[in-house]
Amino acid sequence: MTASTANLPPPTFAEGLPGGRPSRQRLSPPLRMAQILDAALAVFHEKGFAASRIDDIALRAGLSKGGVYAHFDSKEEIFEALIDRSLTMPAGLDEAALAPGQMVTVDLLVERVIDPVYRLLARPETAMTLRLVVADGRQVQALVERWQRAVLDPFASAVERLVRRAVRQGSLGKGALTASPWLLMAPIAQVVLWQLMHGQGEGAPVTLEQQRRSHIALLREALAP
Amino acid sequence: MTASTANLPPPTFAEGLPGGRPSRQRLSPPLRMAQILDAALAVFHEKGFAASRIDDIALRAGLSKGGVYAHFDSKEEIFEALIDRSLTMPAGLDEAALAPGQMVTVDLLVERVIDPVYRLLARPETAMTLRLVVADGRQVQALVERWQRAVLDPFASAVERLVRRAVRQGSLGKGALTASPWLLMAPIAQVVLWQLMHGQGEGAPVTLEQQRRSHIALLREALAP
Amino acid sequence: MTASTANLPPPTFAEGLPGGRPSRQRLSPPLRMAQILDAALAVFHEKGFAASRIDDIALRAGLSKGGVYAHFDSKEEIFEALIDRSLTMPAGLDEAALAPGQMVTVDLLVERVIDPVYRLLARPETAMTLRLVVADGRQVQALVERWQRAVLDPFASAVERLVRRAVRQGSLGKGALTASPWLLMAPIAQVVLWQLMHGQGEGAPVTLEQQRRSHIALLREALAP
Amino acid sequence: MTASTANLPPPTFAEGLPGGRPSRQRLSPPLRMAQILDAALAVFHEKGFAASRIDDIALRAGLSKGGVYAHFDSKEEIFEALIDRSLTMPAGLDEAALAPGQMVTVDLLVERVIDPVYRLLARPETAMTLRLVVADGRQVQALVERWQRAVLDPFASAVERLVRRAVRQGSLGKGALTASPWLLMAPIAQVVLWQLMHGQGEGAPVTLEQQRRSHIALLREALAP
DNA sequence: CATGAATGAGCTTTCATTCAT
DNA sequence: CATGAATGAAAGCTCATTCAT
Repeated sequence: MTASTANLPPPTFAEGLPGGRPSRQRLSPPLRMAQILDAALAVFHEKGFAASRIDDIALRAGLSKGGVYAHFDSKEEIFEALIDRSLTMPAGLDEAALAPGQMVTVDLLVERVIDPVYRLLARPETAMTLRLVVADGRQVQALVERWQRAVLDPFASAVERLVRRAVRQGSLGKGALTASPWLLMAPIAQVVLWQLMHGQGEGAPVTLEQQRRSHIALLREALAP
Repeated sequence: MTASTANLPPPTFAEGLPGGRPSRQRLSPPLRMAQILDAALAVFHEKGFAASRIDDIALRAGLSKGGVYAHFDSKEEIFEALIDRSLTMPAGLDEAALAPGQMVTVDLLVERVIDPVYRLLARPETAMTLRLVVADGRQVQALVERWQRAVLDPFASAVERLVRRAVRQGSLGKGALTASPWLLMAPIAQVVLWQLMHGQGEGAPVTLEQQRRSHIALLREALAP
Repeated sequence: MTASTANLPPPTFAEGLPGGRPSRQRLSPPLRMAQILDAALAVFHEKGFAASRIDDIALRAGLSKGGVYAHFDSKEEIFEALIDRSLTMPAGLDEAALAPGQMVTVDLLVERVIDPVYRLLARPETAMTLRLVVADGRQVQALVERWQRAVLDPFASAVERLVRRAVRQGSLGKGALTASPWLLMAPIAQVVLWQLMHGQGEGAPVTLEQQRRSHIALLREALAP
Repeated sequence: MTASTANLPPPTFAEGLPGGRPSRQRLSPPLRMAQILDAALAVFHEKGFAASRIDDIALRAGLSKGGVYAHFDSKEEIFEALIDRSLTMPAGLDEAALAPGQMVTVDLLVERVIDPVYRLLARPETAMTLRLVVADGRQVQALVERWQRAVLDPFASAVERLVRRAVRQGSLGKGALTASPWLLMAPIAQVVLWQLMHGQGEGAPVTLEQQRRSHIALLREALAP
C-alpha cells in the first residue's frame, strides 16, 4: 500500500490559524508526496484540474506553494502521479480473476469479480480518481490510455476468459450475457455514471448495495445453465 | 427546435479558404447565438470549461471576442445557455415514453425507448453535452440538477411506468429486470462511459451497433414472459 | 526610419498620478510597439535583461502589463525585436563605405568611416543597444551572431577594402595600420568599452570629441604615405 | 595569491564518476570559499548575475545550497567577493608599471606593459571577470568603481607617467600616441570587446597572438623617436 | 559545517471582461 | 453589433533565503 496521510499527528492549534508559526514541518519526501497527492485528489475532484490552484493543494497538504514544487515539477506532474498511483491500486482484481482450475460458477464470479468492484466503488478515492480521468483525461490523453491498458483491458479480458471457461464447463448457460461478456459489468457502468454526476451516495435513488443486489440477481437469472 | 446553424447561407468564397477572414456579417441575434453556442459546445467539449478561452469560441464562431460579449454576458452564461438548449433537445424521448394505451411488448420497448436513445448517442452533439455535464457539472451544480429533473428523471420514470404496466399486462415476465427497471438501461451507461473516456467511436472495441444488438438480445432473453 | 515616440502628446496630469483614470489610450499597434521597445531598451539597459520586469517596461511605455503582452508574446521576444530594430539602424555606414571610384585619402576615411561611427556612438540608443548585446547576448546568442553578420562583419570588410584600395592607389602609406586594417578602429573599441562600463559621458576622463580628435591625429600620422 | 582550487586533493574515485556524489567533505573555510568563488565566477559568466542560481553555484562547487550560505550571506556578497578577489589578482601589472629609474624604450614598454596585459587576457579567469564587471556592474556600481580606482586608474596613470618620462628622455618620439598615452592600449580594448561578445577564442578572425604582434608593430612605428 | 525541505515574495504569463472606435 | 487594444486579477512557477535535522 502507498504511504498515506491517515495517521499523521493532527496540526496544532496555532498552525491552523493564519499567522500561526508555520512550524516548517520537515517530512520525508515519500510522506509529503503522499500528502500532496491526497490533497490534490480532493481538490481536483472538487474543482476539476484546470480550476484547481496549486495554492489550494498546498494549503490542504499543509505546506506552502513552493513546498509543493519541491516535490513535483508542475501541476500536470501531480495529475500524472495521481493517475499513476491509482494504476496499481485495484491490485486485487486481476490476480483474483486469474482463478485456479476449479469450477467457475455464478457464485465464484460474484465473489471474485463483482463484489471486489463494488467494494472498490465504495471507496471515495476510487470515485474521485474516476471522475478525474473522465473529466480531465482529455488534457493528458496518454495517461488515460496507459491506465486503460494497464487496468481496464486486463480486467476485461480476465472476465471474458473466466466466462468462456465456465461455458465450456457447462456451469453457465449460453445466452446474451455469455455471448457478450462485457455486458456482465453494465450495471457497474450505471453506478459509475451516477457517481460521476453526483458524487458518492448523495441522495442516490438507489443505494450502492441495492444496485449490487439487483445486479447479482440479474446475473443469476441470465447466467443460469 | 432551437435556432441552429444547419441552414445558414454558405460561407462566401473567401471564408472557405484557409486564412479567409470570417464573416463580420451582422447576423440576426438568434442565428449568432446559435453559432456561438455551437462553437462553445465544441470548444468546451474539447478542452473543458475552465481551459476554454472565449477567444477560441469566438474564432470558431467566426467573430471576435467582443462580438461574443455582445450576445452573452459571461463565459458561464454561455455554459448555462448550452445546458438550457440541451434541455429541450432530446425531443424523441419524452414523446416516445408517453406511450399509448396499447400492449407493451419487448418490441415496443425497443422501438420507443432503446432505439431512440441509441440514435441520440450516435449524434456528436449528445456526446459532447454529456461530457460537459459530467466533467464540468460540479461548477454549475444547480444547472446539472435542473437537467436531471427536466430530462433524466422524467425519462426514467416513464420507462418504469411502461415496464410496470407491461408486467401487469403479462406481456413481460417477472424477473430481476422488471423488479429493478432501471437496469434495463445499464448497457447504455456502458456506451456513455466509453464515449466519455474516448470520444465517439474512436477505436472502440465494440461498435455502437453491436452494443445495441447485444443489449436488445439481453432484453429479449431477460424479459421474456 | 522606425516609428518612434518622439512626437506623441505628453500624458495628461491625471494620467501621471496613481489612481488617475488610465485613459485606455488605444494606439495603433506599430506606434505602441515602438513605445514598448523604447521603454524596453531603457529598462533593459538600466537593469539588464534578467532583472527587468515587464511591469517596468509597461509602466514606462504607458500601459499595463497585459497591454504589453498584446503586442509581444514574451519578454524574450521584446529583446529580439529590440536587436532586430537596431539591426537596420546604422544603415548609413556600409553604403557610405562602398565609396565610388575616387581617390581614398585619410580625409575620406575620416569623413566616411570614422566620423559616422563617432556620431553613432554619441546617440544614447546606440550605447544602450551595445550594452544589451554585450551584457545579455549570451542568452540569445543566435541574435547576437545575426547582428554580427548583418552589421559588424560587412562594415569591417568594407573598411578593409577601402584601405587596400588606398594602398594600391598610393594615397596611404604601407605600415602596421594598413597591414592590419582592423586596428584602424581600435580607439573606437576603447570608447565603446568605456561606455559599457560607465554609461555615456558620465565623468569620462576624456570626451568623446577629444577621443575622436586623438584618433584622427593618430590616423593621419600612421597612415601618411 | 588568493587561496585557489588548483592544488586540492584529487577527488575520490566515486566523485570522479558521473553521478558520483560530490565531497560532503568539510574543507577549511578558505578552501571552500575559493571553490565557491571559482564556481560562481563560471556560473555568473555563463548566465549573468541575475540569471544565475545559487543552486548552480553550489552544484559546481560540489556542495549544497545551504553549504554556500554557510560561507556567504547572500548572492550579492558572492559577487562582491568575486570582484574583491580580482582586485589583487592582476599582480603582474602594477609592479611592472612601477618601473625603475632606467631608460624607457618601446621594448621596455612592451615587456612591462603590453605583454603582461596580453598574458592576462589569455587567462579565462580574466575574461570572465571582465564580462562580469561590464555586464552586471550596473547593479553593483560601487564595486565597479572601486575596481576601476584600484586597478584600472593606477595602471593607466602608471602608463602615462612611463610615457611622459620616455618622451622627456627622448627615447620615444613626440606624436599622437605620446600626446594621448591612453591610445596606446586601444588595440587591447578591441580584444576585450571581442571576448565580451564571443567568449575566449571561439572562432575569432584574429588570434590573440596576431593581435599582439600587430599591436606591437603599430607601437614601434608610431613611437619611434 | 552541511543538507535539503520549506517559505514567501516576486515574476512571467494568461485571460475574462471592458470599452473607445 | 463588431472589433481588438487595454485592463487587472489571478495563477503557475522560480528562487534567494531560512532553518530543523
